[in-house]
Amino acid sequence: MDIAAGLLAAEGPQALSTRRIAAEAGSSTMAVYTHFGGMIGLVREMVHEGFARLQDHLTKVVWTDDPVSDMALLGRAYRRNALANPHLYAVMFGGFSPAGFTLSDTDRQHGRYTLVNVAQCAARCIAVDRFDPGDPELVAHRMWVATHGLVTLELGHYLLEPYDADRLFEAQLVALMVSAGDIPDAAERSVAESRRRLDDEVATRLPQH
Amino acid sequence: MDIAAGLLAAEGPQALSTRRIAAEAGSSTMAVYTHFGGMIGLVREMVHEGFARLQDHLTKVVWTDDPVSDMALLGRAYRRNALANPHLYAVMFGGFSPAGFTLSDTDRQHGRYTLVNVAQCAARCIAVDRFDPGDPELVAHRMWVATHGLVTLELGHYLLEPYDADRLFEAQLVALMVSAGDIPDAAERSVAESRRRLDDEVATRLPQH
DNA sequence: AAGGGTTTCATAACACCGTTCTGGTACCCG
DNA sequence: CGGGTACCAGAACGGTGTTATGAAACCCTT
Repeated sequence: MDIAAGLLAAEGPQALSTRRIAAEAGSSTMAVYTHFGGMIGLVREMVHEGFARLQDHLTKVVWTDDPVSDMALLGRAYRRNALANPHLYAVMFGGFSPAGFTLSDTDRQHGRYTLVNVAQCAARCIAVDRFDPGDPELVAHRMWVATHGLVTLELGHYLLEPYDADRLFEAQLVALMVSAGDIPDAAERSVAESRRRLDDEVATRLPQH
Repeated sequence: MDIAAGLLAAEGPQALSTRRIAAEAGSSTMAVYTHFGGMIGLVREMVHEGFARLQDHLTKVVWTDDPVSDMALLGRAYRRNALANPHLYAVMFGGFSPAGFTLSDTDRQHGRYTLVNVAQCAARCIAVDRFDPGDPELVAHRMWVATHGLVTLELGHYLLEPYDADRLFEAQLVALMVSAGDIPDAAERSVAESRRRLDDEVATRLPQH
C-alpha cells in the first residue's frame, strides 16, 4: 500500500489521487481513507518517509579526522538525496498547495531533527579549531539554509549554464566553510576530499527503478 | 481583471480557480480563457507580475559609497518582498504542482534577470576591494541561493525559535559578505547600516490588504 | 465451534475543479 | 447602416477529494 503510494510519487507529482492509487493497487478509493484518513494524511505519511530517507542518507557519512570534509559530505548527501527523490523533496517543503495541506509543528520538528547530525559535525569542526568558536546549531542552520536554497532552485531548473548547480554547489561549499571560520586553502582541500568520498560512502539507489 | 487575480492570490493559495475568479469578478469562467488562454496562462501572468514586483523592490535601493551595505540591503529587500507576497513567491518557485504547470525557459530567464542588480552591486564591491576579485555573477548567484533558501524555509515555517528567520538572516548576511572576501568587522558594520536603511528606502505596502 | 463486534472495502453520490462547446450579444469598423 | 469579429453566459464532460451506505471479512470471546 505504502509502496504503491511511493511509486506514484516517483512517477509524477500530481499522480497522487485517490482514484489513481486505488486503480494501481486494484482497490477502491476508500482504502486511502481507512488507512490514512484522507489524502492529506497520505502525503503527510510520505513526507515522514521522505525525512526518514534523508536521515538515512545523512547517517551514511562516517566521521573521519577531517570534520570539515565530513561536513561537506553531509551537504553532498543532502543534495544527492533531494535529486534522487525530487518530487518527494518538493512535497516535503511546501510544494503541495491544493487541499490546504499544511504540515503540523510536530512534522516540522521531525524534519528539523535531521539537523542534529549537522550540528554534531559542526561541533567537531569547532573542537578541532577549523571553525570559529560559536553555536554549532547556528552554523548547522546556515548550512541547511544554503543547501536547501541551492537544491530548490536546481529542482526548479533555475540554475542554468554557465552558473549551473554543480559549479554553484562546489563554490558554495568552500564559501560556507570559510564563512564558518576555516582557512580558504584548508576548506578547498576538505571539500575536494569530500568529493572523492561521495560515491563510496553515500551510494544512492535510483528512485525505485 | 488582473486585480481580481492578484486579490485572490493574496487571500488564499488555491483560491485560484476559474469559478472563484469568475464569481469574484461577476463574470463567467470563459473570461479566464479569452484573456489568458487557460488557468496555467493566468498563473504564468501572475508569476511575471511577481518578478516585476520583485524587481521593483530591488531597484528601490540606492547606491551609496558602501556597496557592501547596498548588497545587504538588496538581500533585505528580496526577503521583504517575499514576505509581503508569500503565496505569490511560492508559486514563482515551483509551488504549483497541479495541472502540470511548468514555467518556460523564457520565464525562468525573466526571473533570473533580477540578478543583474545583484551582480552589478557585487562588481562594485569587488571594485572597492571589499570583495575578493572574482566573478561578480557567481557571487550574485551565491547571494541569491542563500537568501532564497532562507525565505523558502521561513515561508514554510521551518525556522523556529531560537533559530528564527530574523536571527539566521542577520548571521547569514555577514557570513555571505565574509565568504565573498570582506573583513568580518567591516561586514558587520555594513550589514548593520543596511538594517538602518531598510525601512527608509524600501517601504513595502502590505499585500493589498 | 458459533456468535457478536469491529474493521475494511466496493459502490454510488455530492461538490468542486479545469476545460470545451454552443450560442447569443456587443462592439468596432468599413 | 451592415457585417465581421471579439467577448462572454450557460451547459456539459471528465477529473478530483470526500462522504454515506451497506456488505463482506476478520477477530475475539464465550
